[in-house]
Amino acid sequence: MLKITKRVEYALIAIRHLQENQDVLVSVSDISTAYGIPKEILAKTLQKLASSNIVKSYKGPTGGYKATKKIAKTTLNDFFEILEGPTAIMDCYFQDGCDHLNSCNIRTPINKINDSIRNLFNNLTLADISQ
Amino acid sequence: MLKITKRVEYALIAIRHLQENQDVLVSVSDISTAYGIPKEILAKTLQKLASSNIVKSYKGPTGGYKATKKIAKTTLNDFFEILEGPTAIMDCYFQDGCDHLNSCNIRTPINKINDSIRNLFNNLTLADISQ
DNA sequence: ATTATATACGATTATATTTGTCGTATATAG
DNA sequence: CTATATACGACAAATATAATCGTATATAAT
Ligand code: FES
Ligand code: FES
Repeated sequence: MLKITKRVEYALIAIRHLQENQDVLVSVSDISTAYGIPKEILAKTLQKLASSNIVKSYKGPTGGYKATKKIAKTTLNDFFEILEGPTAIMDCYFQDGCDHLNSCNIRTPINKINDSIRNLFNNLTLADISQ
Repeated sequence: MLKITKRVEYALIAIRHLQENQDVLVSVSDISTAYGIPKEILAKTLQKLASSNIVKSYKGPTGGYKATKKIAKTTLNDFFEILEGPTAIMDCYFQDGCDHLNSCNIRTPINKINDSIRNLFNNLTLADISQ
């Protein structure tokens, strides 16, 4: 439990690779072959990051991706939520209803744990974890 | 991603129920029917907690479980690890080898994120999240 | 002693989630 | 015009989680 997904893992790899190669445009294939990541998944992952301006995309031959200045300022929470949606250890944290309709006795603990995690991730940037 | 399991959820419910009924022995069936939790799963979950002395078990008819004083002092990290094993957002945090044999460029970030989470969970007790 | 009821524990099945693949459309450099 | 790149949705495979089943053991009550 409490695992990150491959998508997040691949996104981290890609971002770090782009940061280390800021002078050139890097294609999905480049990263895919360099790290042994399935091309299509990596493509879709980078598309999500591009739509949030974490990276910039360029179409056509000689096209590819570039790192943006926004990366360093992005919090872990934003990064995770762009890729995987709301950060929540249980769905009830964001949903209206509770999973134990009649007699839920864990709302408080669940919320406290979740608040702690979100607070942690909101105060850590991608720059922080790269050093 | 970053979800807790039902086992942990059930364990939290059970622990809080036991704490609110410290004067009596509570059986698995009692908790199971009160919160709509599958009996066998709850049973095995409580067995794990019992073997770590988080709760105390009593066999035979009129038997059941009781909360122990250890609960309040138990950290979230210990609680999670009793039920689900090592807290790690990626398996490579504890394993010897790395998932990207040749060219891993995310060891540092993965470790930093994981250290942060473990630090958070090591400094939060079950008592902290219950208030 | 016998019975009923509780915990203890391993093996198996069902379900849900995650991961990966496939097919098609669009943009653009050469 | 063509080759190569991103963009995007639908589907299939693989994996992890959740739940069930079967059996053993302890013990209170009769
Ligand atoms: S189960 Fe989340 S609030 Fe009740
Ligand atoms: S993938 Fe975890 S250290 Fe390389």
